[in-house]
Amino acid sequence: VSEDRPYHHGDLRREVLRAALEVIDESGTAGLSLRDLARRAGVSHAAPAHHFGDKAGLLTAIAAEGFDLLADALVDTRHKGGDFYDVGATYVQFAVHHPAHFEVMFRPDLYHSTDAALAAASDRAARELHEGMATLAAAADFDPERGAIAAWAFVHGFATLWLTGVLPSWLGNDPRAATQDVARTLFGNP
Amino acid sequence: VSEDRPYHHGDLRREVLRAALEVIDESGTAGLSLRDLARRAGVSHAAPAHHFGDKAGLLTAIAAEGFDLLADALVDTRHKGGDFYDVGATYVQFAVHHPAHFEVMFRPDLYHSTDAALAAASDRAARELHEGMATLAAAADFDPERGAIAAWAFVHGFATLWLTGVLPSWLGNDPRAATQDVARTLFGNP
DNA sequence: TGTACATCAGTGAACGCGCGTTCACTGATGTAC
DNA sequence: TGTACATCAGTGAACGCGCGTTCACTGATGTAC
Repeated sequence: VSEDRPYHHGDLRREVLRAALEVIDESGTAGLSLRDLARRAGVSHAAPAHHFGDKAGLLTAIAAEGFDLLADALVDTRHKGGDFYDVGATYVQFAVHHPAHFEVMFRPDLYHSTDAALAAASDRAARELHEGMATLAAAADFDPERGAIAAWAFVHGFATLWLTGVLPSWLGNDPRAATQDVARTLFGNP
Repeated sequence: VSEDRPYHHGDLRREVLRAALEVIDESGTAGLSLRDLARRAGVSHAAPAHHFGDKAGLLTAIAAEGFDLLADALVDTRHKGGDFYDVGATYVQFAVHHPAHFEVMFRPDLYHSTDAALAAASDRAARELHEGMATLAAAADFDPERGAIAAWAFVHGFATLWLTGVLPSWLGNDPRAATQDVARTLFGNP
């Protein structure tokens, strides 16, 4: 407890989010507690609830931020003229670079699914993803709906297995390259 | 607390496992506690630890059982002459029919990964899966290693998304049929 | 058929802990006049 | 330039809770003789 700590933190909301992502990276959502985050931020234990309402509110904010980051990344890839393989690699790269966001995003039981900001972000990400995945279907003359689902399942599974650490080491350390390597082998090279 | 309850439960180990799977199905691994399981089994709160050592020991038993069940199912499918699509459908079906096992199996941070029985079961499942997945690669003239990884990523991702409940409803209720439907669209029909 | 004894399963009290949430409060900030 | 006041951020004490683990114990079972 330093004496010179100011009464107002400055950006406690951001700091709590940052600390929460750090904790989730280290020990998963199970190890997350508001009191611990308060401690890490050097603030009284009741302060975090001030910004997020409750614990689920904090996780809602993380999920919403995650969907926004994913949507941004997908938009960026497509604006750069990326094909399906680039979009898929972006999905996997997002999961690997933001494992805490990724974990929370796909555990809707943990957060307030009805939150408006969350729903908007989630919808945008779903739209971008679907369009990106459908480009594969178009290129390879698949049924677009089934093709998009299949491609999503592949990149989602690849990302999940990568994060779990069960993929063989010959895939290397670069998730983008590994994704494209495996995907091209599987889908051929349309 | 019924008066006629016998001192010895009979098969408390099995009963605790059963209750644990039930709880995980309902509220995930986060909601799991040894005391709650003891309550459900109508037994004193310290009894479960007698059989599993500690909480991680219980989850180790669940993971081991899961890998064994998966390996059995894969063996069965291949003995019946199933092709890659059947094997993939079996993987997804296993995840959907045993969601609690599936969840625990791929969260190695929750259990004692060094346990001998677990390692044996896990190895057997990995071997069976790899062979099943590699049949696709053989049939479609892919690189076998990459093909196996890609096929695994697809079925794992499909299973995960199915369990999360984010797949569109037009896929229907039958995970086997849906898996094969989507997979055939994607891979062509070798 | 009976008895001694080892073994194992389950008990219940106790420990110390960290948690989420509530609530009346105080300190700081900024805006209206 | 100064002052009153509303607003917001953060405090700290308190609540009640459920948890995992330990430990000396007791009840039941089965085996050796």
